[in-house]
Amino acid sequence: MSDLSQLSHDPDFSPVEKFREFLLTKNLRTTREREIIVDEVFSDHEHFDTDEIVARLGNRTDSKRVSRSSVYRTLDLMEQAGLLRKVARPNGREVYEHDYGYPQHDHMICAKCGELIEFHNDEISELIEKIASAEGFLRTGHRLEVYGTCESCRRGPRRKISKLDLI
Amino acid sequence: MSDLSQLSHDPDFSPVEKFREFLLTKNLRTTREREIIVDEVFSDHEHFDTDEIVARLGNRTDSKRVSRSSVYRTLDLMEQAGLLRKVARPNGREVYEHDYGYPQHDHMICAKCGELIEFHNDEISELIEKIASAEGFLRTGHRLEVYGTCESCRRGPRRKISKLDLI
DNA sequence: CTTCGTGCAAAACCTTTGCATTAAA
DNA sequence: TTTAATGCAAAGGTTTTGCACGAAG
Repeated sequence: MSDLSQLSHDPDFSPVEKFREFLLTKNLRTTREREIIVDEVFSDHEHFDTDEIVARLGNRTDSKRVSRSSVYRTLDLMEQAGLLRKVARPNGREVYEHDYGYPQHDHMICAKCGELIEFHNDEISELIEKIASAEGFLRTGHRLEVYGTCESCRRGPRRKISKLDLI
Repeated sequence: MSDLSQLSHDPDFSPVEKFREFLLTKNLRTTREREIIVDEVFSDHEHFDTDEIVARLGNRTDSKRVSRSSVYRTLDLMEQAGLLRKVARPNGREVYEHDYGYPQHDHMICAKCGELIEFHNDEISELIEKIASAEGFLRTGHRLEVYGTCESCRRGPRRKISKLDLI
């Protein structure tokens, strides 16, 4: 679900503030649950899926417990707000990453160990921009995944991630 | 835009023949159902998802009826055989396209009308190869999706495709 | 107060799988 | 004859939704 909202990536605002701003413009409410989720998501900079956030917030006994539904609904909103973007779906679950205040980059995905390796390259973006405009296409973003085998797996192959590993 | 649909398949082998060859090397069997599915999939050159093939083959009353399970299982094999590749997942379903005898290309996806626009660019592939090898990554393929608005939607916007439209 | 958001459970969806039957080789 | 593939129904796994209750504005 891609909302193409044009809110700016102003480094002066924290993710929470940026999200509040988004909610305001959409006439949505700033709730305790939404702030808990944004905090949790931005507490570190790893890739994550919905279930991981649910695991961290869904079983708490204090005032920070949030339901599974609210996590799904809020991650959706955060994507619309430009705070997150989906990067892959390696095991049947969407994987998100931070998109706010974070430079455009792409990923190499190792078929052996499943690792996501980030990389950044200006030439790619420029080339894509050039191709798009030549077709009359107004580019707002892109997603590039490079498939193959990472350096360490080429030497000593590890097992591929399977669904069983996720239990 | 370059029209890729005119480019030729490998003149030496039809998709069915190529699939037979694959099945042989894997010690799998060439069945009536598998040939029906390959024929159906290559009867035109559009993008498709599993459900469309099931819709075309699952309700027949003649000898060409094939079950849903077999369609899933065979599309999987066809992907392994190099006949198909997954290109996107715009509405929760994997979308396939022909990969056999068909040059590498990428896609622009219009956020307004949902259209997939194919394009081909050698510089992109070369650049990706260069970046990958610089990281010690052994590249076997890639997937590039460019998001934005297509030319016709920039002039007279159409509705975005939603799940409701698929009923 | 009014309306929106939450939490829960159930439903919706797509995909995979166990098993008895059928058919390649 | 041997073993793989099919078809069916049921299960799996993720995401969405209807509804009553609670909370934000």
